[in-house]
Amino acid sequence: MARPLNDDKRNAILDSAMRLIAEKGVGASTADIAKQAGLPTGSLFTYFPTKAALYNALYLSLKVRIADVILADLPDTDDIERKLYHLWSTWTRWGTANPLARKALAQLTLCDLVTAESRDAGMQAAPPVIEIVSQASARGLMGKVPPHYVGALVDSMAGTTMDFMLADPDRADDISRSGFLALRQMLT
Amino acid sequence: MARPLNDDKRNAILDSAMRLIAEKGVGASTADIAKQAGLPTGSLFTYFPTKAALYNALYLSLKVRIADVILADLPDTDDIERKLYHLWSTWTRWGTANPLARKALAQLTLCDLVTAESRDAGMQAAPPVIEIVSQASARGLMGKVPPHYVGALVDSMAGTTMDFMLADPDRADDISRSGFLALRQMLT
Amino acid sequence: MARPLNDDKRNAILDSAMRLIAEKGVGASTADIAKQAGLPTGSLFTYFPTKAALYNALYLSLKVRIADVILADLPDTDDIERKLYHLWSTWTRWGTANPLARKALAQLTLCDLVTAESRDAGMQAAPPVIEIVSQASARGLMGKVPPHYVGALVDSMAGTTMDFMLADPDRADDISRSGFLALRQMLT
Amino acid sequence: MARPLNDDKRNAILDSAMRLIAEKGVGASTADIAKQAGLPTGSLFTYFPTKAALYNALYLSLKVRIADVILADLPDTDDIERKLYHLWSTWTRWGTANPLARKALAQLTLCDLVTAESRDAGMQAAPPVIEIVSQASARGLMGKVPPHYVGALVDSMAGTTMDFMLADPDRADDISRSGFLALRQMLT
DNA sequence: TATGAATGAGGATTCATTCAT
DNA sequence: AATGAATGAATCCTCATTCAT
Repeated sequence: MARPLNDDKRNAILDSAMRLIAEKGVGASTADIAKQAGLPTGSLFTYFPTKAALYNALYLSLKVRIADVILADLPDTDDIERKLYHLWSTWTRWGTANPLARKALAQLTLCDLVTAESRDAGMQAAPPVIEIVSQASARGLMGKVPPHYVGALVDSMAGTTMDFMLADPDRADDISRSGFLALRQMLT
Repeated sequence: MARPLNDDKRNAILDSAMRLIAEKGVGASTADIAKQAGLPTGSLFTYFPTKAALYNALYLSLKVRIADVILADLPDTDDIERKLYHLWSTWTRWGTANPLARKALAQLTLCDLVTAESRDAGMQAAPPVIEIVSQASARGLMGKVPPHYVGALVDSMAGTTMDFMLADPDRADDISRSGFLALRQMLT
Repeated sequence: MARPLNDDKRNAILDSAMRLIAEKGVGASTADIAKQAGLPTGSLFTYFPTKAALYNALYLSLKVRIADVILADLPDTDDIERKLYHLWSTWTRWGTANPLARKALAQLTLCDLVTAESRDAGMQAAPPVIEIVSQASARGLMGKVPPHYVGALVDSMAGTTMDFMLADPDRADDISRSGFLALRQMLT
Repeated sequence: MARPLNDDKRNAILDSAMRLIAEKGVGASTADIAKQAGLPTGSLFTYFPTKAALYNALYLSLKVRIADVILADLPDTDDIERKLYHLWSTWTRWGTANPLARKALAQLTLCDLVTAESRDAGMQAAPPVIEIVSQASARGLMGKVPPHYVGALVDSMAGTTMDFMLADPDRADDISRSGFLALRQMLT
């Protein structure tokens, strides 16, 4: 019986890819990714058949990871604004704590090796988030706007906010709070 | 007394780079860029000393072009909301009319060949836009938030809106209008 | 467990480089060097990370090879003149038997890709030779002159002698003998 | 009537070529040579039809310059040793005063763009020098050795000596004197 | 004559992927 | 499965020389 693929190695590759893509963009070489993962060049291809497969897997794993973080510890309440606040603050805090993940995801989002299927699959992780946003905007003007578009607006606002937080860590909290104000105004 | 540098060729290179970057990302090859511009490989380098120089020049030219479009025909009025609306509608219409420019700029924004200097210089073109946004938000909650951050939020919202408009051209106008609602709510 | 680096290939590259440098100078192209070694372009770089690394390795290997040849079969005697003669005749004979090595070394010596470290390391091979020269000159006027300088003089005389031997193979032996006379006079 | 070629410009090109060849080797580019001479790229080719022509001209001019320096102020005397000493000290002093010329000449001597004709022509400048060397060696063991070979030996010894003088300027005079001792011993 | 843009083959080096070990 | 050498097309950039201005 063949030995099963080793999850640690697979994860090491994903992690290394994330780092290098964040640093150097999608042009990072498979050899470098493998080396930084502490593995030989060839091993990368026993875990991912092609570079594109690796990039797609990483894209998805980052998307899922973000959604998981946001939804964990979501307060079980009817107070939708509290939920929205939790979502926003967890999200933006996560972004500043994981700048490499954020940068890598930004690169992958623009990379044409990442297929439409992966992008769709990435969306699968988002519904609970979109749901919260929808609820928050239900009574406002945004209530009549397609939820995906509103979700995308929120996503891009979060991205911008995290970039500003990273650029000025001392005021990160202020910036996040300002972003929340903007978000609430927009949705209400 | 020798042949002068030819602006048409220079522009052809910039245009070709824009197209190929939009299509294939920043990994587009200088040889392809030159060929698509109808020039021999070497000529690219008589107009731009390095690929990085070309990318920086393109980044700047796109930034300036956008600002110019937005500010052209700006209504001369005290009605700040009218100004804001003009800004938004011109901007998003430009984006859908020039999808290659938009995509290329998105790629360049994430490309580390584009220097901090270029990004700063790109900001130089933005102030009038930021000024309008600031005026529009002066009386609202966003009035106390750093204008650059608010400007960046608006920028990212415009980007997202243009992407949605492009993805669904039949409803482009609706989407743009929804975006404006969101923008106005956020700023007011 | 993978294929080990192949010494034959490495040597083929060094040998090919030697030939081409001797023929065309240090401007010889890595592609040509690889091709003449019977290898694909890329393989050169699996054996030497850069052209400079190849040149440095070749420089050293030639330096060591010369010293080895000179010192092999050195008569084990107290007769210093016999030793000196052995040194000179082996050296000059080697030069005429290996004109490509000689020419390549001459080119590499002037090539700035060859680092000071390599030149120093090349010196490491020389001491036994210098030692013999020093002993031979101990009682003469050259006894008070820095051994490295005397060694360099001898080196350049050997080079010139080999060039003349190669240019006029019929009188090669005569020329070598004349050179030895000059050498002995100089040192004594 | 066409304007005559301008000697200043021609010399500026030769001078610039000397400098760049000394620094970077014979791979120096014609564009760089022209630029450093303060001239446009194309001008180099109005003064020299090809890069090879420039290199040959430079080679010859350096050869002639050295011979001129050596022979200038040659003491008019029958004392052959005094003449030899003058030759040696002028030569080696010139070398340390003109390191770029020396280095460039060393590079050109090994460069295959420099034709056999140029090398022969370079020899034309040497006879008076060889003559002095011949006279100095007439009564010694070197008297029976072909003068060109002896001349070449002396040339290479001078080269080595100048290199050591340049490497250790504080002891330049000592080194030159030691070289003269070696030379005299060898020839006598 | 003076100028410097134009040219495209050639240069060193990288890379995704394969496959011998 | 693990390893890392093997491959050769592709990458960015340079260059001697020409020629339009």
